[in-house]
Amino acid sequence: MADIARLAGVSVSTVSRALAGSALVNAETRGRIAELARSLNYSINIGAQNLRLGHNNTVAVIVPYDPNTRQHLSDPFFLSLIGSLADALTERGHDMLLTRVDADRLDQAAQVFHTGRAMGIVLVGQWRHHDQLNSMAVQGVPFVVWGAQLPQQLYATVGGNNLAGGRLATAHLLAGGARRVLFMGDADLPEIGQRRAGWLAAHADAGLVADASLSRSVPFVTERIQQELALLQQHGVAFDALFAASDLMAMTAISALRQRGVRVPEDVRVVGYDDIALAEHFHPPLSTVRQPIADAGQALVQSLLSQLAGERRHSTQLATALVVRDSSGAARAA
Amino acid sequence: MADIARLAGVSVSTVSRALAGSALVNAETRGRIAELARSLNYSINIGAQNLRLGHNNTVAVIVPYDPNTRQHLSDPFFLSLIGSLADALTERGHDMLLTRVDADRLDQAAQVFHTGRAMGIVLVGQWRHHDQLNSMAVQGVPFVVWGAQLPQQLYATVGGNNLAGGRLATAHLLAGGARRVLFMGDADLPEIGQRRAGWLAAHADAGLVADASLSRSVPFVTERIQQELALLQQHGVAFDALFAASDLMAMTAISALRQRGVRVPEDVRVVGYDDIALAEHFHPPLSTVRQPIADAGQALVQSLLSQLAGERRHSTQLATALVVRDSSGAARAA
DNA sequence: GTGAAAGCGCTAACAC
DNA sequence: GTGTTAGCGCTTTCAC
Repeated sequence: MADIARLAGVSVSTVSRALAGSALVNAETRGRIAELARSLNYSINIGAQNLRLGHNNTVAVIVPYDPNTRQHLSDPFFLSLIGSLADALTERGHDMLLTRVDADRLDQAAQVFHTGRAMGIVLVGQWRHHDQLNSMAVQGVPFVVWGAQLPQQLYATVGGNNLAGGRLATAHLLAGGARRVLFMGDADLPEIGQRRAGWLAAHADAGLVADASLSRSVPFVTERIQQELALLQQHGVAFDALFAASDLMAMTAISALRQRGVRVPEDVRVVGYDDIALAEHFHPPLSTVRQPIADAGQALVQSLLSQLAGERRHSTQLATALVVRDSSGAARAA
Repeated sequence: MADIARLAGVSVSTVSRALAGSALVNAETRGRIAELARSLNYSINIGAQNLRLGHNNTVAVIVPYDPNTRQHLSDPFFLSLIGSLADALTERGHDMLLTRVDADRLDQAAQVFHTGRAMGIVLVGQWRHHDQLNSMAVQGVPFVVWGAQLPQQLYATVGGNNLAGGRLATAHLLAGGARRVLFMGDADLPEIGQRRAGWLAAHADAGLVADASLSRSVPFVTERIQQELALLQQHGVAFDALFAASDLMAMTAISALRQRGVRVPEDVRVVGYDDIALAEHFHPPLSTVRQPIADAGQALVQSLLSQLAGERRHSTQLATALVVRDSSGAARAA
């Protein structure tokens, strides 16, 4: 900026004002300065500007990783959510900083705020550390989490209505005639736990009692899913339907079932969760509970910004809808 | 930092040194300062630090969007690549800034560098603007692009060997007995163009001539793919195999074919490209050309860092491998 | 071993 | 309309 000032024969303040488009500076001078800046390929140094202005328009999106499996970022649902956040943030002119953090040390996410790198945080998934999140909220860190609403929650969440989603999926399977609906998913995670609660509730709604041995806690790992299915068969646990906690899990399970000669939906009806893009093109096309991903990014950003604007923290549940395709046995006219 | 200095009864310089772990400062003082910082939940302001130090360890990952389709970030391959980059950057202690840019104005990507927000750039896909990229390189912007190697290229690329990949896929289909292999993909994009060149080359290798009317330029949009297939059938263009430029396209096409009563692989053998996670669990399991995604993130970061370390720009081609599954008609023993 | 002072690149009173 | 000056939060000579 000093260079430009020298070349333009004015002071740096004038350059600063000109580049900011201030009406105070002579239009002619402004034009000359703009021209000069362009030819020098100069842009204002945002770091210095932020320092001076005392703010920042970067939002950190933090994706926890499971320290046990050390899995890479690969679930299509979360990846899509990141895409959706990128779009929503870009739209509003915010920068997005993508960071990973150990899922057992969610509170480390606060660093990115304390160091002034980001004005606020979107945390993808609350994992098992409700307490750490609450203490971040007490510290005054501005953040929203994608996840479930929990009792005693001091922070804002945005998420689908998992209870309703689980209920919808299970009710659909029961209505189709299934009587032994397997639930598969890591119920320690709050979102999945609520889907499981929906599974229970749907049974109760129908005047049935869910067989607890049909609820299987399985992490999102291909091998574990195949293993689990093998185990069930080996122990002679029969089931005529499967409600999987994610589409990825449903697809992996269907593929594993097929390898064991089990037909979907003839032998086992399947419903997944998320409605990822490929669900529709899977074979059989996957019945699933849709999570509104595009809205999710918008809602998360909206929630964070309103919090930053001083409004009270406010959690949102997005509507979920059952999408019936062939995997749950709905015979469709050709 | 000034607060801490006051509370600790020392000067800011001492606090700065203590927090940096300098051996110059008394161990006892250092401990006291560290303790104080922790209790105040204080962390160094990275923006100010960067300003003073004159550097920055943020890498911008820029994903162009097609201004025509205005599609959101959703292709599983690119999403995975972003995940892979996030992992590779986190591993090396770099921050990742995720940004989007109009694919017709790739040169705008340079802004993030000129404004000092990022030390370097990873551009995902080179699209149609080789020229803009070259001029960025001339300007001295440090960046790598995920894409194809092109003649007269002044910048670094990392990408799969698309020619070899296309050749492999097509040769496999021809070897299986196919004689009319449809190529589907937007050949204007350099990577896809090279896959198409591989399609041609494989025909030549086999002493055949590819029918030019079997090369269809189709963008990555579900409706367009279905449309194209409808059009082909309407015009009575027959084909006994399909080489799709991406798995997403292959899956969408298979689903569309199935709706028209065409069986895969019995009537049409299909090979995709990318080997996304779901390819294996698709039905029929998708034969495809594997792009080494995890390596891709590493290689991109590696290339950028070596460039920043002053080494000469260096492009890399990652090996691609054919993965034969059922969609190309390989009968597999049970 | 510690402090005082200058300066990274910018903006915003406050003069004129 | 434009320049002078101070200061955002930090690091680092240079003194002592």
